[in-house]
Amino acid sequence: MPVKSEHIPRATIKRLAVYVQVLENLIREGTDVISSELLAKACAVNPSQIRKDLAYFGEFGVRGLGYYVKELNTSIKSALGVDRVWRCALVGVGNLGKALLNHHEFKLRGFHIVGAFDCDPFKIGEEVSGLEVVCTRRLKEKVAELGIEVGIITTPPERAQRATGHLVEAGIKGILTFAPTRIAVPDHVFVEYVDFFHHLYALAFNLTLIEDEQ
Amino acid sequence: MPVKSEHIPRATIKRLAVYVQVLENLIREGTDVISSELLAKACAVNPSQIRKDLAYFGEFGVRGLGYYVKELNTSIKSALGVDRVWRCALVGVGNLGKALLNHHEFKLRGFHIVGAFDCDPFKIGEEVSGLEVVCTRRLKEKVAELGIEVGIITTPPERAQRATGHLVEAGIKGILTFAPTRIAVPDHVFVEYVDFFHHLYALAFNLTLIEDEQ
DNA sequence: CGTTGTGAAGAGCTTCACAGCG
DNA sequence: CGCTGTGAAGCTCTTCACAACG
Repeated sequence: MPVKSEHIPRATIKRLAVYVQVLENLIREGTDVISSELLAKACAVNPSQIRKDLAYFGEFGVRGLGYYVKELNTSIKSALGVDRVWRCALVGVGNLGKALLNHHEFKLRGFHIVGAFDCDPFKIGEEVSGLEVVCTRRLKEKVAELGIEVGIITTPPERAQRATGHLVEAGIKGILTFAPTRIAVPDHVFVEYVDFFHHLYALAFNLTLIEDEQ
Repeated sequence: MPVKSEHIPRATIKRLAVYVQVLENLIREGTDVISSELLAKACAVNPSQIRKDLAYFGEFGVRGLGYYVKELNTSIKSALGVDRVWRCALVGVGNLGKALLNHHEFKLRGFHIVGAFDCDPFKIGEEVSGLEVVCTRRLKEKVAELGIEVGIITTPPERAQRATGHLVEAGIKGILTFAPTRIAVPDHVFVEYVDFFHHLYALAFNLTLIEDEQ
C-alpha cells in the first residue's frame, strides 16, 4: 500500500484502527456498501474526517454510492501494515501477562505472541497457553530464532526499564508496554503506552466536573 | 480544586496523568523540587506545555526555583479528582477480568473494584481476589448497595453492549471498556476505551513505514 | 539570577463547502 | 442525483518569547 501523502497525523492512525473495528462488525452483519456519513455515525466522527483520513492513502470510494465494506477494510489494514502476521514477545508473566497470553484476540488480529519471558526462577519453565516461559536473559537468542519484531511489557513498573533494555538489546523495534511508568528507548524504537490509569483519571476528571456543576 | 479556565483540552488531561506518574517516581527517589524543563524531559513534552497545562488549574510554581514535587503531585491529583476513592464494578470475569481483579495497582491508585459480575452460571458464586462473582442482572441492586460509580467492562466484544446496558441502567456514569468494539451510551455517560489493538496497529504502521523507507 | 506564567505567533488538525464524477 | 475527494477556512492545541517576580 503506497502512501499518497508525506506526513500522516497520529490521530488519523488511531481513527483508522476504529474504522477497521467498525468495518469488521459491518462485514459480520453482511453490509456490503456504506457511505462516509453512516460510517462516521458508527465511529462517532465527522464524515469529512473519514474521507480526509482515507485520502492520505488513496481513493477507495465510489462517488454517488459509498465504500465497499470488505474492500475498504482490506485497504485500510494494508495501509496500516496489519495485513500480515507480527511476531511478538511478552515479558512479564504475571496476572496480566498470563491473561494476554490466553487472549485469542491477539492471534485473531495478526499479533502472534510466540515467546513468553520472565526473570522469576519459579516461573521459568512453567507452561502458559502452550508457551514455555523462558528466562529474560535469553531474549536476544529467542528473538533471532523466532523472528520476533514486537515486544510486549507486562512487568511491574519497577522492572519495566530493565525489560525494555533486554528487548532493545535483542533488536526489537517496537514496544507495547502495560507498565504504568515511562520507559526510555533509543530513537529508532517505537513505544506505545497502554495505560489504564490515564483513562481512569480522565473518567474521574469528567465525573468530578459534572458533579461540581450541579 | 477550582478550575481557573473554562475548557480544558483532553490532551492536557492525558498529560496530567503522565505528570503524576513521573512525579510519584520523583517522590520515591527523594527529589524535592523540579523545574518545568527537567519534568518536561522526563515526560517527553515541551516545558511550556507543562506550564500551560498547569496554568489551567492555578499557579503551582515558584519563579526562579521550580515546583515542589510533592505539592505539585497533590495539586494535580486534586485537579483531576483522583484525591479520593472511586468504587468500581467489573463486568466479565474472564482471563483479563481476573487479571485486573488481582492487579493491586488499581487499589493503590484509588480505584477500588468492589463488585465482580458475570452472566456465566459456572462463574457465578466463584471467588476471585476476595470478591464473589455475582450475576450481571443484580448489577443495579449491587451498585446502589456498594455505592459504585464506575464500570469496567472486560467481556468479549459481542457481550460488551449488553454489559453497557446493565451498567447504564444501574446508574453508572462512567465506563472503562477493554472490549475491542464501540459501545453506545446515553449522552450523560462517559466512556473510555482501552484498546490494545489501536496501539498495536500504530506500532505496525510505524514499523512498516521505516521498513519501506529503507 | 533563574524559572514561572502568559499573550502572541505558529503549527496542525478538523470541518466546511462544493467541484468532480459514477 | 448522490456521495466522494479536496482546497480553503476555521479552530484548537502547541510553542515561542519575554515580562513578572521570588
